[in-house]
Amino acid sequence: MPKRRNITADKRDEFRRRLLAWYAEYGRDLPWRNTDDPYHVLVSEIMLQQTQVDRVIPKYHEFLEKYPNVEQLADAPTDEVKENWKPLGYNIRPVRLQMIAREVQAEYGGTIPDTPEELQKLKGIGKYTAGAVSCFGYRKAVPLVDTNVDRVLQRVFFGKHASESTKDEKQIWELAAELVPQENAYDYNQALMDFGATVCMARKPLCLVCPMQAICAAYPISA
DNA sequence: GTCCCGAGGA
DNA sequence: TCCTCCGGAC
Repeated sequence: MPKRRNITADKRDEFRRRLLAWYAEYGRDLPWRNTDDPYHVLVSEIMLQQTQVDRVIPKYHEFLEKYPNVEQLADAPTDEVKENWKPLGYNIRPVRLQMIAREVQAEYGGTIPDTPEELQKLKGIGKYTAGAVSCFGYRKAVPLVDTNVDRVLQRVFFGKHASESTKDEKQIWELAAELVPQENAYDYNQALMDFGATVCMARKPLCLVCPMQAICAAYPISA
């Protein structure tokens, strides 16, 4: 028997409402990337895999200046692409990113796929990145779960702490799917990650000023 | 589960 | 020093 989660529609609505209200007032809403171009989103999301935003931003602009579109990235020498990736780390990522560009050229006529299912067929794009490109690059109302979203949902809905988080991945994705609004999924997903990064942090969450206090199953973690 | 990989903070 | 960071492949 699956464990009953007992999460009411009311709580989901309240969560969305509070999150978007918080985002409207405090969200960073960084216009640092051009989300009208899925290629730009793809590059940034690959860079963001296990790498902090602040460290990605300068490299992202530099990289796009050298490789402004899928075709030019696909045609570039791989060694040069790897060199231009430094010092971001996880250096298999530039190789895979270029392989993706080449496959998009060869198999998709130069257009990056817009659904998570198609995107995940490309090596280097997992469940999170597929959702991110689909949502942020094509404005699709799809769920996405990264380390921030995972932590926030675990805490608010399951009352767990970060250290016990990595399990129940399937449950979290299901919950994330239930929560995504059809209307402004872009803002919602952006808000959710930003909230996890700036309020509901892994180590010392700002429970004292958190807008989720009244509905969070883990409150208070810290005071 | 393990490895990849580097900067910054506690 | 250890932990974390808008993960993914094996």
